[in-house]
Amino acid sequence: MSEMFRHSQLIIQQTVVKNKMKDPVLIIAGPTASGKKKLALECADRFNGEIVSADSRKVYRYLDIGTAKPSVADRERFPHHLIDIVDPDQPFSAGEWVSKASDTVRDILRRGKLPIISGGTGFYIKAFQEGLSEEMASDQEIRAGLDQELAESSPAAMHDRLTSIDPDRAAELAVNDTVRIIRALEVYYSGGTTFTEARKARHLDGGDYRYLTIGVSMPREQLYSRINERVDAMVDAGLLNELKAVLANGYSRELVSLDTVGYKEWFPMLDGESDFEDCLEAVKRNTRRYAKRQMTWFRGRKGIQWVDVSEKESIAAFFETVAAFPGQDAS
RNA sequence: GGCACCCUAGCUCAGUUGGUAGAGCAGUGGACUGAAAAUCCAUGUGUCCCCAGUUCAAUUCUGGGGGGUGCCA
Repeated sequence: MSEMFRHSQLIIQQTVVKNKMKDPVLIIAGPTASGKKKLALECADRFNGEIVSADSRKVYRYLDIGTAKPSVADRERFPHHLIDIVDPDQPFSAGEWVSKASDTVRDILRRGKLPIISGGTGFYIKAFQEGLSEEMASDQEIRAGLDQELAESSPAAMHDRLTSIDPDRAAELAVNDTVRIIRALEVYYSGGTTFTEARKARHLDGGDYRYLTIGVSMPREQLYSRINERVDAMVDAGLLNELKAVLANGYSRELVSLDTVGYKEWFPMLDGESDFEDCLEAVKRNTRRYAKRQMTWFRGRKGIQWVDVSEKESIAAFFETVAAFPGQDAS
């Protein structure tokens, strides 16, 4: 018993030493339009940082206005990473983001700067910090085949099939959650192990760092009116022309990159089945819903320190917290 | 001014042959292991415009008032 105690004491000591040596990574997360960008830029300025975008849509080239990418001026002033890294018709994944972000963060640290991961794709950030199973890489061909089978049968049929292959995973999934059902089948057909088994495998993550995770928030009503205003501003800035140009360059509406709030809502108008006002309203509504889902995600995550950007004191406290964070490194 | 119709959930409306009510949309909560701005799950109490009358009982019937829409002047 006492030996076990001594042993665990040793582990704690080792952990402390290890923690002291760990490099710091600042994470700024939060719903769309909450003002992450502004805080990230200010942190880059004050704490000698570089920004790593954690955003599943800003990775695509040509989708600039609708994804609210940072301005050219801001990007020239401070390095921004993982923006414009693939064409709209190239498949992209959380795993790819994690490995690129991992390299990027290591590189920023090597240059003696503070990595600032800023973005609204909670899944990417979680995958970076906690990892993804290595044996579950995606297989586009198998997935396409399964999509085809789904189209020819039904969600229930696919769910039944998963039940016979991997009953545990099937039990976790709603019959209509076809994206995840197909994903679980894809893992099985491409690697031979079930999703449940593969999930236990070794993990691919961003690296072993000391994190300061900041959640950006503001009162719901305020966020919603900011969203509405921002959508209007995007339209004024030429959102429709951007979409039309992307389509004119041959990128299909079916692409994941265009299955994006701010773009997909205009298709009915382009087909003459809906009018401008209705589509505009749909963009606003879907952006609000997206923000709500993001809030649900981040609310459920442990270890987030929240800043209410509608309160000056809260913002001041935020900068104090960040200022104290990299400083611990030297001790 | 006259006639007709309407007033029920944030919005559009259904309904109760009198026993205090329900859809769609919006909203809200939740889940999330390589499509994640995706995908999925759950969730409907509101002076039934106001006042009075009839009635054991009125959102429902009657009368009056208020508001709206249309037509005629």
